[in-house]
Amino acid sequence: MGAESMQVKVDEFLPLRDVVFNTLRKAILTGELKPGERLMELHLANRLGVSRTPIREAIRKLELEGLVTMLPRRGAEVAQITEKSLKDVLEVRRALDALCAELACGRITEAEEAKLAAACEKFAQATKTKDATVIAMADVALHDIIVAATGNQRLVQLVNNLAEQMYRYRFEYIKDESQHERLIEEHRMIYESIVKKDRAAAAEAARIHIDNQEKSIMRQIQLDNRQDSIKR
Amino acid sequence: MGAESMQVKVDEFLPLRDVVFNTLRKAILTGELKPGERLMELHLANRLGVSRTPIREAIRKLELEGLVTMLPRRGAEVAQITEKSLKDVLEVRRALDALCAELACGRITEAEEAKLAAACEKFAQATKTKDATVIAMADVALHDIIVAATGNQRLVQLVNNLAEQMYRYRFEYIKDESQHERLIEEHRMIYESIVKKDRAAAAEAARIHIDNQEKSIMRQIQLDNRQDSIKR
DNA sequence: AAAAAAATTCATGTATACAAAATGCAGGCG
DNA sequence: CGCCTGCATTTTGTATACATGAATTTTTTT
Repeated sequence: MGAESMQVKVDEFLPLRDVVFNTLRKAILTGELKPGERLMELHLANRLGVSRTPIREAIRKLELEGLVTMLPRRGAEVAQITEKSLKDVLEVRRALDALCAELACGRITEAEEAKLAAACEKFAQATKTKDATVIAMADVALHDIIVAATGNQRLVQLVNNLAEQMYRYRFEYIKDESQHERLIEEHRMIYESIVKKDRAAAAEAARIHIDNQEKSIMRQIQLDNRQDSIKR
Repeated sequence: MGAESMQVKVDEFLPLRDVVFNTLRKAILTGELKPGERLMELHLANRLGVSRTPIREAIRKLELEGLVTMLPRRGAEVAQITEKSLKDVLEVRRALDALCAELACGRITEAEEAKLAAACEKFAQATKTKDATVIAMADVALHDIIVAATGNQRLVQLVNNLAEQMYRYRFEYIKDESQHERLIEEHRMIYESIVKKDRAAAAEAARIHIDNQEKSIMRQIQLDNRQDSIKR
């Protein structure tokens, strides 16, 4: 597990359980805590400088979120991420992102449309920096505007959760510069469909966007697997 | 809160936290614990005959599921269910049920098709009993077959969760005998579309099914609201 | 009598203590 | 040599204790 990077910040007025939850969640999603790794309460408690209680409560939430699996009387371990489980997530996300685009057509405000246009432009600019972090943030910002425009809280929560499941791979494919032009074009397609209030086109554009993301991620996983076999 | 109905059964080998979680969850979904009601740890602990620890862990899961809301330093209370939040849930469910129907077209096995046909028939039989519990169970069984046929674990989990959010209202509209014929017909439409592998038709049939469910539930809520104003 | 201040009560947040189950290792036995 | 048994250790599951913040009630003062 990554060294001191995992530290609780007491800065916040959040209960410790929430701090721990966020810390562990991020560690899992970024791959700092690897699938199959055991989460031992006392160990984590010492590491984060808190007692077992907030650790346990954080694990309960991670459990419900599916990021850890509980083994009876053995505690928690980081959930395995298989190709199948990623495909499952993407399949659901495709449907929900399409729904977001459709709903946005009917509900987006003019102010939000302007923000969306700006976000598209900002994303295009970001690709020029070649900085994966900057690009990823611009991408998230853009999608957040569309999702928020649906005005559906539950949908916002679900889409964000599903999107986060792929943070680990997302980075890899955003670094691939050959994809940047395509991404810009796909964003433009979604934006224009929404402005035109063309629900079918918006939904289809969103689906294509996810399709391509899926292809990138699956390519990435194939590479990872090959790496693994070499190591063994 | 409903009297002794809420009792932990130690029969199981589940950790107490899971027993408590299931107990509270059911109590909330059936309306035994009403929106806005406070969940006080010591109180629940005494009531269920356990210590605060498993209660707290159960509440953490309910929190993530959105069934309770946390107030800082005041603890948990049962989440309010507004007309808006129900509409949000139904909007997502419509998309996911449609996705289930589509996916089922391509993935359902012959054995599952047979089970689905039987479930349709069983539902029609169940309506004749006029027993809401029997009908509800037959309905759940039928939908479970379709959802399971997608082979997508994540989708199964999400759809079940969304469906459960409406347990409270579901019962009311299943009791309405005038709707039974329509429900049987809608189930038949979905079944036949799946057998014919007509993805578009299956998706549309699933959407219509939810649309009608939404209408029933919204009617129910209007009635509830009117009841409330009379009471006041 | 009303308002402000102080004290008390109560519930949560966190830590620790205790019990029971599972794991791992050592030593004995077939 | 391998396997089984039993003890020690580790780790989870549960309970309880302590501390802090919030709310309420009581008291005091105007």
